[in-house]
Amino acid sequence: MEYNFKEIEPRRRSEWRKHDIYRVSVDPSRPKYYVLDMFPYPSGAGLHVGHPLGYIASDIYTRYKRLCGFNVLHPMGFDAFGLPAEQYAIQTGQHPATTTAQNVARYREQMDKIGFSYDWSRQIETCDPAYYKWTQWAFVKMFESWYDPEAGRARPIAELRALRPELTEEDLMGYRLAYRAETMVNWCEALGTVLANDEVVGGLSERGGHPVEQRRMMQWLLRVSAYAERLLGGLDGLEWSDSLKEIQRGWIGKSVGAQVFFNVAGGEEAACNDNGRGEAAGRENENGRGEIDGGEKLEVFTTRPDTIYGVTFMVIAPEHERALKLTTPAQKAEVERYIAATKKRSERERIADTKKVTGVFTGSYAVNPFSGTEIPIYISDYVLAGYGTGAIMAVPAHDSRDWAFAKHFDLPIVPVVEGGDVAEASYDAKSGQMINSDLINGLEVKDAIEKMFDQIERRGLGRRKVNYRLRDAIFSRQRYWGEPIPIYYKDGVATAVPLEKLPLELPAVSDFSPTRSGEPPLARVENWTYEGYPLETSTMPGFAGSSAYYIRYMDPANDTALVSREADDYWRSVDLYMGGIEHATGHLIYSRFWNKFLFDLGVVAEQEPYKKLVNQGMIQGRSNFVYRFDFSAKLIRPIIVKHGSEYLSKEENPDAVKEAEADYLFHAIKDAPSVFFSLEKYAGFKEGTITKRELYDAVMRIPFFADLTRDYNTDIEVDSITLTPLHVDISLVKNDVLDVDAFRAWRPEFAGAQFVTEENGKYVCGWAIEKMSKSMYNVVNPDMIVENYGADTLRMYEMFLGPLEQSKPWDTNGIDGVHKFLRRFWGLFWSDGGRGANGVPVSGSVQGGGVPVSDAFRVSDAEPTPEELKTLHKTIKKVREDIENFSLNTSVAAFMVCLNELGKCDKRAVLEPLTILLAPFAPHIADELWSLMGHATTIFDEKMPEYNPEYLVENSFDYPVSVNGKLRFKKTLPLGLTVAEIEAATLEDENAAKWLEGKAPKKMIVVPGKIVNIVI
RNA sequence: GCCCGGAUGGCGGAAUCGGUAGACGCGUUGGUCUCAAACACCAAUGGCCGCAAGGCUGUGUCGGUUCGAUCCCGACUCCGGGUACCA
Repeated sequence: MEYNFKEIEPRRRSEWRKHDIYRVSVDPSRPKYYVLDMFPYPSGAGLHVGHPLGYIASDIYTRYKRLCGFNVLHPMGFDAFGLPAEQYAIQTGQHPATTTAQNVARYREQMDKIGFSYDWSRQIETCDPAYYKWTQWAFVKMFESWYDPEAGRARPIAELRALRPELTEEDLMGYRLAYRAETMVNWCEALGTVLANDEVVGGLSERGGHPVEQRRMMQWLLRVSAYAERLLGGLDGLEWSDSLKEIQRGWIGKSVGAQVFFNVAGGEEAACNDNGRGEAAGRENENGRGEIDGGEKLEVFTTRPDTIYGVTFMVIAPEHERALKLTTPAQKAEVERYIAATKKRSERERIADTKKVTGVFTGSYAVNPFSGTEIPIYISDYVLAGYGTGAIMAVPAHDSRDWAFAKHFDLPIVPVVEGGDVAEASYDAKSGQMINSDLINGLEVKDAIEKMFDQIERRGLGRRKVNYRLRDAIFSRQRYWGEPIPIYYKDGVATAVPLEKLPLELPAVSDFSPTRSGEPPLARVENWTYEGYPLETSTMPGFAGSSAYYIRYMDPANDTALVSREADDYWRSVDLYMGGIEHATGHLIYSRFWNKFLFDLGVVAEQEPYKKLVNQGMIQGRSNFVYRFDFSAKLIRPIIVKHGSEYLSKEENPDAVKEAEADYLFHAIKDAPSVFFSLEKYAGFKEGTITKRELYDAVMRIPFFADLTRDYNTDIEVDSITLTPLHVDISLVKNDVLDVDAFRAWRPEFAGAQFVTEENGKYVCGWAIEKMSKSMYNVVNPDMIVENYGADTLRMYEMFLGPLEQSKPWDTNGIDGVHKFLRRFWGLFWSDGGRGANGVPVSGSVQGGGVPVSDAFRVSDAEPTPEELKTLHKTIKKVREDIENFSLNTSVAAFMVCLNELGKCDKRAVLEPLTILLAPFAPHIADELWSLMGHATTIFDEKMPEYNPEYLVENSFDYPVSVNGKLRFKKTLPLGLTVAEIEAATLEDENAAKWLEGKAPKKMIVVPGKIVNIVI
């Protein structure tokens, strides 16, 4: 009987459904285990082969844990609010709810086909009002809480009100964990919304790659920074990869230093009295006039107080609130010009030329509190307003950025730590002896830092302070398709919608674009009010719905609480969280924050939501593209660069390119065959060879092209010629060559297009290995694999591809090997070896789960041989260890080895445990065979076999014998010999005599059970 | 720039308390079956020399420690990820 997966798999799945075998409930009599997958955003492209990688691994682990006796919670849901659905809605007018529901249905169907063991009765969708009620509830709770640093936890705002009755509503906003403030935000014009820091990558929006600029706007924020220390400390106890923890530590960015106040001094020439801007005038300070809240002092943050004697100037950020106040009339015009110019520069431009030094002198001076020297105050955008105090004490001798600034403005550079030559470069290292530093001369840097901390505090110049890079999360999005923020404005005062009125449902609209005045779509909704007062019109960001979803799975239908005490006490937190590393600085920070807040409220029992976390790698796709352009201008010359790092010009004139002037080439992708273009005006080059690396370097030197190498999939303009990259569906490309006719049928709008990269009359596609996405037309759909090979093969093949954590391109080479394994395994159970085609008739006899069985099915009750038992138990040991370590590729290999060693074996005592062992990986075939073996209940109610070490005992060992470290021969000896016996036996061997050539060995190393080494 | 990780056959990858490098699979070659092809099965397969026995060489490069190094140490090259004026 053949292995007919097309019949077996649907049958098994319908059995599972019928008996509802994946439903779980609280059961204190059994140990619990919680396995969670990061839930997907249901995109229109459907599931691709990359999605299931993590799902399969976690499913294997879930089934394994279940077979080991755990009550395993393994739920799934959908992160259903989001930008793509809304963008699609703007284009088509289709309501996001409609498309989202369609996509969810499609995802469900695809997931079911792979045979996951989710308890679908717990499915959640973030856009469901019954779900987002609790997202809104948590937000209101945050709004009504403040962080008490003394207690180290969140407390109700009412307590603060009682504690400090003098605080106004406005003051309280400065304490609330969810608060509204005017801040600099990442504004994305193309998307019409603000974005959180983790949604901006290199100055472009993560979604869509649109430019992002800095803007000052009134926004809702979450005071994540209040939890910085706890978020940092909590990492220590987690079973996460070190790299992931490092990323989070870096993102939190703790630095220990001191805040120091510098007096602002007026020189004689600081004629600030003239215009009344007295703050900058030191004279006033001396006279004791006009003291407003330390206004004459400039506060800085430093981690290097030891270098304070080396401070030769100060720099404040252009956005610093006192930038203009510190400016003397003489400098006013210049300063204003500089500030205006900085404002105009986008984040991206600032990143692009960080090397360029810019700045302007304010005209005023500060006084070094230790040396008493007067030092100039500058404004420059290398100082960030958002970090520390927005002002620094500059130590050019020991900070490379200050050094560059000092060089540019010809400011003095005074070394205070022995080490480098400060004329050449700054000496940034934190070691060496202090010099030119009065109090601390001769001390080591470390001691000097400590002493200065003390001195600063003793003299009242400032105090120790810890700073974090982690910023508060901007929580408003000027979009429609998200959770409404449950806030209304009662006479202008932000007030929370009462908890019992939640959910505040998202109203239905028909127009999803921003209003003409740039307001979010909800501003267009009539009666978007609460008790007559206007409601907030922005909605929550994507991370809101995913922050506490794992809690909701524990008790998804609860209408009176986020989670019941009972459910939370039992399920507690996620034992295994599986997902991509791309969430390291977004979701995984916010979710931990959210959870800690709920912990402070007493809603959840655990401080950390995800105990163990495994990052599965990304399965990438290969995307193909051609460039469409107009030849008529004759400005562009296509050049194909071959794998072997030579290049060839494909035009008539092969001398067209010169090695040294490969500058104006565009490197489309890193891996060959790459596509380059050269301008006619750079023709006259001589033919030659150039390495890809050299070409790449050359291209990178030109900023214009450097950008393109990142975003090759945007239009390229070269001397007013526009090249448009067209991504090509994978099915239209064979061996890098585009099937033009098929392409034209597929994209009729480009029927007449000309393409670059023509070779022998064929259009050669460039390609890149990247994330699978609909827009790249490189999505490989798992349905096809399931159709052709079955779900079990897909599952095992994805695991077999390589280490789980590693990213790898999708490649179906090798899938046959895995499929063959399953067929052979199936064959063990049939008298015809599973061939079927050879004509074994199928009779009508029925066994087990009502499956028609061929007479050829047979499992014998004979006693297994010691070899068979050894193979079985070796495999049990290996597979169990591998699953625990998530080394699933090697466990698949172990199954193959097992089968190779067993050869033909039809003994129940071997096949039954082996089938259970395989069940987590290939649930359909395993459960089918289980049923065929006469069991009425599912294999997943069985116990995982345990290995018996007795079967693995060896009594002899094939010793590798090396001479001077080189393996020369092997000698089989019984185990249990003493070292002396092994030595003697080895030396007796004729091979030993040959290598010794009559000499006595100098030394012998014997490691019993491992190796023998003879040293001559 | 800084921080972290990595580099093993034609390919994906095994093996790291320092002890037989290349498990398993793919691919390739040869064979069996077949009228033929496909499937399936059997065998070989790091490179070099050799009819063979066998030898030499081999885990990015150079050096070190060791009886013995893919593994430890030092220097370097390349690749990947994180972060980027964070004071």
